[in-house]
Amino acid sequence: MKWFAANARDLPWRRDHSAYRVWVSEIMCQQTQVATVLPYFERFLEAYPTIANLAAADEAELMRMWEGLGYYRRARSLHAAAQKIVAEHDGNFPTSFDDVLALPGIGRYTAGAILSISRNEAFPILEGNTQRVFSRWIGLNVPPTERESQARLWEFSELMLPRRSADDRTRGPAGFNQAAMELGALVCSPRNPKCDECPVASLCHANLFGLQDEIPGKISKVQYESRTEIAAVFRVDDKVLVRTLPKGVRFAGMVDFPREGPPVASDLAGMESWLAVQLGVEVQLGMKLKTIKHAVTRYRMTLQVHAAHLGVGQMDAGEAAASTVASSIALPEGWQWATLDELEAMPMSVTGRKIVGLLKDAQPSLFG
DNA sequence: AATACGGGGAC
DNA sequence: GTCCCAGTATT
Repeated sequence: MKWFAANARDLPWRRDHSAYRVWVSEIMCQQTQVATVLPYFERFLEAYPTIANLAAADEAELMRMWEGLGYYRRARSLHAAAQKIVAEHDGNFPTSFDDVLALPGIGRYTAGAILSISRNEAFPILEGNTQRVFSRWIGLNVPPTERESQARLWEFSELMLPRRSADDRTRGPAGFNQAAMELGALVCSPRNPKCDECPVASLCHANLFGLQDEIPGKISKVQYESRTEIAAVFRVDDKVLVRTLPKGVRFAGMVDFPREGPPVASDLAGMESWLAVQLGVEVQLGMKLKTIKHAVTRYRMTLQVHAAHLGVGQMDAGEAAASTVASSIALPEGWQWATLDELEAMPMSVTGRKIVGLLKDAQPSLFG
């Protein structure tokens, strides 16, 4: 049985499997397809070639690097973990399982993955791919997310793990764990698995009994939620009004246009009231610039992007008047006027970035 | 045990 | 539209 034959892709963290590189790759790959990660990984390692570089990274620059990958807590945890490694491990990635597990953003899967892939040590793994591969292999007819299934799958993952000398990476734990995941990604796919190409087809319960479509059972039970939000674009001279989100909230440390949904802004009037409170002046929402549809995690968002104007009647009062009002406002903590060029260097949500793109092409006359 | 995570790809 | 992705932290 040649597991390692499934280990076919040329991935950058295989060419050089230092613990740091494998760690970064594993964090990026959490809930993210490998192909999506590749360009981010190369850029990231170029910007932060060592753990010390990462620990010393500017937080905003780090978030900008992560922009578009989603699950942004991963980036904050990565940063915090790098600082912890510098403080507690002299800048060297820890080698004991417990020390690795104690790092923020690292759970049982990631700790095992890093130590097995980087050091070829015999730690089992279990993630999306191997849950499916092993479930089919052993004919587990209980959904893999159940507590009992998890226990059996971890047990099987450990049972199958080859114990080889540490210099035999291809046939050792490093090769096996990566091959098992790759088998799930390329062959043992959720739908229409390619059993005729599978190296373990002759041993696989699901294949032998034709249960590929029943195993694993449906995992998804997400309730999608439609949500409409309003974004306000104040554009005065060559600048727009944005805010940096504070710690502890969604998009913490990232920059966004003023944006709210229900219950704060259930309609344009609600948004105007909220903005007026924030800025201490009357606000009028004007022309709708764009409707952005954005599906993310369990949300199906419709974002109404409106031009916005400071002060009553300023829509028709001309640019000089708007500029005067803008400069008289005491902005709340975290809010600022920024040019579109300046925004290029700041971390934004995907929808925020789309609004920037919109404004680059927009006619300034839309903003009076 | 259930939920949040505010991104994206494949079908 | 739906499901899933080299999961973890929080409640």
